[in-house]
Amino acid sequence: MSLRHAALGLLALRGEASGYDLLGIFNESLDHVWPATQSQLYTELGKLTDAELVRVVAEGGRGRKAYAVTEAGRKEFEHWLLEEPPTTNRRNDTLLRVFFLGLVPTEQGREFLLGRAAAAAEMHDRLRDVEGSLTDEQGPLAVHGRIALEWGLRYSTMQNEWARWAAQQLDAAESSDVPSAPPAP
Amino acid sequence: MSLRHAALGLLALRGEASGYDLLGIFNESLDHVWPATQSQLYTELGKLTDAELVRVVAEGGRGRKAYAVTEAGRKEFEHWLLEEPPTTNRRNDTLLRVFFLGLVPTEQGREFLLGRAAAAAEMHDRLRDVEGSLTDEQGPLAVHGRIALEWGLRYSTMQNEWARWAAQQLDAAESSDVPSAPPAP
DNA sequence: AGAATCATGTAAGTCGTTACATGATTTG
DNA sequence: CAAATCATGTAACGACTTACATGATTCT
Repeated sequence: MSLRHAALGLLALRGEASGYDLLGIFNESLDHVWPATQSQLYTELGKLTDAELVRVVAEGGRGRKAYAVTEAGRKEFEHWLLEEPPTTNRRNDTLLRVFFLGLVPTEQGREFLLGRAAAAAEMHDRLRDVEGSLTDEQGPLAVHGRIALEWGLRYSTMQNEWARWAAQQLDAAESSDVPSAPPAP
Repeated sequence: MSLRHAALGLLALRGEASGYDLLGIFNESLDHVWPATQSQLYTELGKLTDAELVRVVAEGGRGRKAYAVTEAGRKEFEHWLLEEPPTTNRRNDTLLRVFFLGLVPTEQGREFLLGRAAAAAEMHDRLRDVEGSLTDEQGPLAVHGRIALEWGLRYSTMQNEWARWAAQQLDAAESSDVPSAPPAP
């Protein structure tokens, strides 16, 4: 139920904004952290209005509606932010595949893991570029954006190192299973 | 759509199994990687049967049905395992909160981050315990289980270090923002 | 005038969760 | 015989995605 809280948070940051405005922020700043589709966002703003956590504060041309958080909305947001423990994401597509890697020849398992290492390295490079274009930014969002970015950098480094280590483990397990050529003395 | 592939993979490992059997494996071995509910699993087995990726190979007492993968199922599974790139999990509840941490006093932001560091440390300890009970295991599943476990260990270490680093960043940003007490000469 | 952008909404479908419902067999 | 375990299925609901549908305003 976090799209709801992301929307509340963005409205709290901005003071007021339309669904269209929020969608822009989601696509531009929150895409790596909590993506949202247009459909989902408009639906959620309707629900938030019904629940009186946000309120329409202005209507403009082209049917535009500007929303702002209510007192109840602010309270709900802060409760979520500080009181509710973040749920750890349990599903991991890569680890699920690792679990089944014994079903294919070692060489293919190695390729899979080295492919993951390469993908992590690529992700790291992309984030380094973002970092470069961020250094001259100022303000409080720069601090928190930088912290999130650092997470990505550390995560991709970890994933890269882990995947290369894991490929070695596969090789080690194979050579102990099938000692076709004994180690030189 | 990975529950489908997890089920195919488990059937490929086991040769044959009932929904009940698979559910046991999900709860016991796959819970940290790809949890599944009873409801979901039985529904999926029905769909897999319709799609002719699995087949009922035996019926036993208490309405038990034993499934096995078909040729098409095996093909679909291997395609998923080696050809389809794993989807990176984009939603991150913790990072979403970090994005909004400027909306509360620095002290509360610090507490949040140090709480995350503590949670990561606790996760690390739990995984170390699992590791201890795993060292005497043998076989190919031990290798791949160990690789997945290592991911968890590295992940929780990374998360812990990152959260403590981030808390320091908050402090640093605050002292440069509001220099109420200048540093001693 | 036509294209781009601003702006909102709904419908159909998948995946996942919680809860409901039922019954057979084994074990203490 | 009562409780635990084995075993399957369905219903309702929430979150998310893709696609459909529409129209106003601004820019070139």
